[in-house]
Amino acid sequence: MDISIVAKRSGVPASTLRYYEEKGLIRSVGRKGLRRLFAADILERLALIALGRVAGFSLDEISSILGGGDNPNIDREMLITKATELDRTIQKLTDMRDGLQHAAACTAPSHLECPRFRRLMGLAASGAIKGQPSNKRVKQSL
Amino acid sequence: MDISIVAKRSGVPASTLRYYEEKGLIRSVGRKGLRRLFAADILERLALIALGRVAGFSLDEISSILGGGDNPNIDREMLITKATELDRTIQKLTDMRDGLQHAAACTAPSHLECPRFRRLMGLAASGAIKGQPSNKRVKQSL
DNA sequence: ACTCAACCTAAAGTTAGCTTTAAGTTGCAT
DNA sequence: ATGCAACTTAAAGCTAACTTTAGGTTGAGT
Repeated sequence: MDISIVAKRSGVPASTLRYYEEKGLIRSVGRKGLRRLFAADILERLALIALGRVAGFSLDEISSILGGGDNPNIDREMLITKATELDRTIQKLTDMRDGLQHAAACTAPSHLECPRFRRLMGLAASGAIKGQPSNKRVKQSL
Repeated sequence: MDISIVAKRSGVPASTLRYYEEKGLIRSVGRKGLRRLFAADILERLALIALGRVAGFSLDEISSILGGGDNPNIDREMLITKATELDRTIQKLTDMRDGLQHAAACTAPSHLECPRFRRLMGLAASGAIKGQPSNKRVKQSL
């Protein structure tokens, strides 16, 4: 497949595909003149990459997870770790959402006088609800 | 208060305080020689800013929300909007978390053979679970 | 054969939110 | 009066994940 076909089918721009290849996330199987040719399974690979991105992995993490070969063989423990991490994020965002909803409905003359809003401020300021600090090294598999 | 005092009490680095002032997010009330002096209410302002950041607002958004004056007067409708946005993000992350948990427990020989995992891949690839900005955050560098 | 849209590469630019650096100034303790 | 830690500014640097640009090449349709 030509790069434009891959771009069209995957929704990933050609420039990004070239960038991913340069980073080692994907590979092309040959050239037709200068032009890259991709195998059909590139689409699956791109879907995996998209999944990883949505789950909160960096491209470098995804790269080490998927490895260079054809058989991804994803570490299950890492999935658990990521799920747990996501869970923490969800809790925080939920707190935040509830706090915002309350603040919107609150009858206090100013938000600064609403105890709940103030509590939220305090939490944010103290870093207690600061998002996922995931910088965990993902194990190099394969 | 001296900038170092504000930094210590708020947890916000002096460099960031200067940056915030430059952006118009906060103001100092005067100078002692070259050195900035901050009023006591700066701490409350910083807490509000922290709250906004955690809620997923950009600094520019926070700036226009809080305004230049002393009385924040936060728009309640905007809080609702943001809460709704957060809610969508939460839904997506929840789907993601459940999918990851399943994939971790799944007995299929390869993840690529697990229908649920594949569904997740498809969703991610189609952009159906691409998050709004609040999901996005990077702190800690180096 | 000729045209040209689509491809190619390398490098620079983008965005956000800061941090770091370099060079200079100064309040305060001794 | 002196030393120096802590402040000051402007500008450059950093990270991630791309995108854009500039200049060059080419496969394929007419």
